Amino acid sequence: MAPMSTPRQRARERTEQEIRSLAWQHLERDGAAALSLRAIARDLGVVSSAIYRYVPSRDELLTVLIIEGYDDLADAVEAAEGVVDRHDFRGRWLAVSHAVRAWARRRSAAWSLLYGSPVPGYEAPGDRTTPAGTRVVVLLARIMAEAVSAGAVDRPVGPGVTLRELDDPVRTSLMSIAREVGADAASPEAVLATMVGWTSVLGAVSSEVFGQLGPDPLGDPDTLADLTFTMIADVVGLTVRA
Amino acid sequence: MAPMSTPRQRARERTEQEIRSLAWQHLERDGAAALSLRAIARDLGVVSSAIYRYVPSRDELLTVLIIEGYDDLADAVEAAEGVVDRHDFRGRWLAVSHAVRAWARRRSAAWSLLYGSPVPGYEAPGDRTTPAGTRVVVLLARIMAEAVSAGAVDRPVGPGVTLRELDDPVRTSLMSIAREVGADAASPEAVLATMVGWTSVLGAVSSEVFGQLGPDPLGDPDTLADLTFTMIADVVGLTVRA
DNA sequence: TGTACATCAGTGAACGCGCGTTCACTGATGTAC
DNA sequence: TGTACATCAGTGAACGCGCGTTCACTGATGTAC
Repeated sequence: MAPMSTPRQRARERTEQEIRSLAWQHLERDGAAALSLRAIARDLGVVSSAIYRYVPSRDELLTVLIIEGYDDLADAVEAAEGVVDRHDFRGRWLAVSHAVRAWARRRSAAWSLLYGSPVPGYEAPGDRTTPAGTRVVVLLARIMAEAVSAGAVDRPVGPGVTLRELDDPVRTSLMSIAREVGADAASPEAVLATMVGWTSVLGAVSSEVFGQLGPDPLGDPDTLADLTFTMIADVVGLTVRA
Repeated sequence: MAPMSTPRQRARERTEQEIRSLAWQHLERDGAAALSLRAIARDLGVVSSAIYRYVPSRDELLTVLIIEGYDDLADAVEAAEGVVDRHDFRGRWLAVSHAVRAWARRRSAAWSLLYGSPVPGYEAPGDRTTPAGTRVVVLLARIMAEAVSAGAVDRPVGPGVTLRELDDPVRTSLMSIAREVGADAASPEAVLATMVGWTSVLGAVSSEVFGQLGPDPLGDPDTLADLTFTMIADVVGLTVRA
């Protein structure tokens, strides 16, 4: 079956792609708040109003970029995680951590857009961004669920087991989250550990990408990242001897 | 001793303060990238050029606001931490965590400015912002150092003790950081734990303030925060029975 | 295969708005003798 | 205590720039008969 595409349609697709690529370049240089349709039209070599053939508004372009960003991150993460031995749950968690960091360093503007301050005056339409935006944390939850099934989670709540018993309503919320993301096998503690582990990874990566700890506290950024991710994997219960 | 202040000087100080307060209001509404001297002048009831009597440039105003923000955060944190029993190291760490979160929720625009995406086109002058910007993490490092001295740190590197021995160069970096911040008594592991714990707190707070986990995963935001901070305190080694 | 019509990409002008910063100036406040 | 001068707050106009979005339009491409 020929794809039934006219030259005009193919040209349109190429232009749409070029618009997204130019938009990412502008984001890289000037940040999301300064993303400008006029500037993109200029780079496209077209008069400013012509951009409205392709993009209904600036906010819509931002939404498209956010979804594309989440998907690109999740694709990279899934690729890295996919090659790890399925029974090496700790290895899979660590692969996700490192892949997130590598992507954030490579595409720091995209990282800012997804995980930095909200863009002022722009409200993401949750129903459209959430599916892509939760892919990574859902993957983590599934790893935890599989690890729980395999008996490979070594106390998901910290060394001192100081966490008091979780209340029933909290356990219920946690398990309904687990069901929603297809991680039914996880314990409530494992779901909680996933969320805490994930926000910890976010914090570590953002600190590095946004430069919050000053330049290179340990001389080599990879060393700190590696140690950090190791500690986070420990705290979620994916210890070495599990 | 009279403070030797003329009416003119007093008026100037009041105006400077009003400018900062108006600037924070604008930040709250429109974000840092949109901070505009003209808009502030308008609100001040003064012609746009008059603002240059008080503020040499937009970038300089941003710098002043950032320093003020860091100091306000650190003041709030120190106040909350200061009333906790000096020997309750875990309680002091948790007090810091909760105070950071409370401040971030109260002043979300300030939080974005300090810990969100960098403001495009603005480079913070590190020599001026660092002293204020490191006050909280330095406090955490000192708590850890005191806890180490008191023998109250219960394995600062995770439940499985899976962290391989730290290399000598890394140990050296960590101890030189400890010396710089007046936390000489800390072990290298404790300094590392402080950094990881701090970035984890940052991640948890930013996730909540920036809305990354969706609205209220556990029904009540305080519950998730409390559980998260508990787990982080565990991972840094400040367990309950220590 | 040829023609009539509909679709679509791109133009160019315009609306109404915003910004940071400079400059020469007026008039009030503060200081030194 | 009074006067001359210096300092400073605030004005108003201007420079040169940017933005999102709408609108009536031309001319090329695609489609149906």
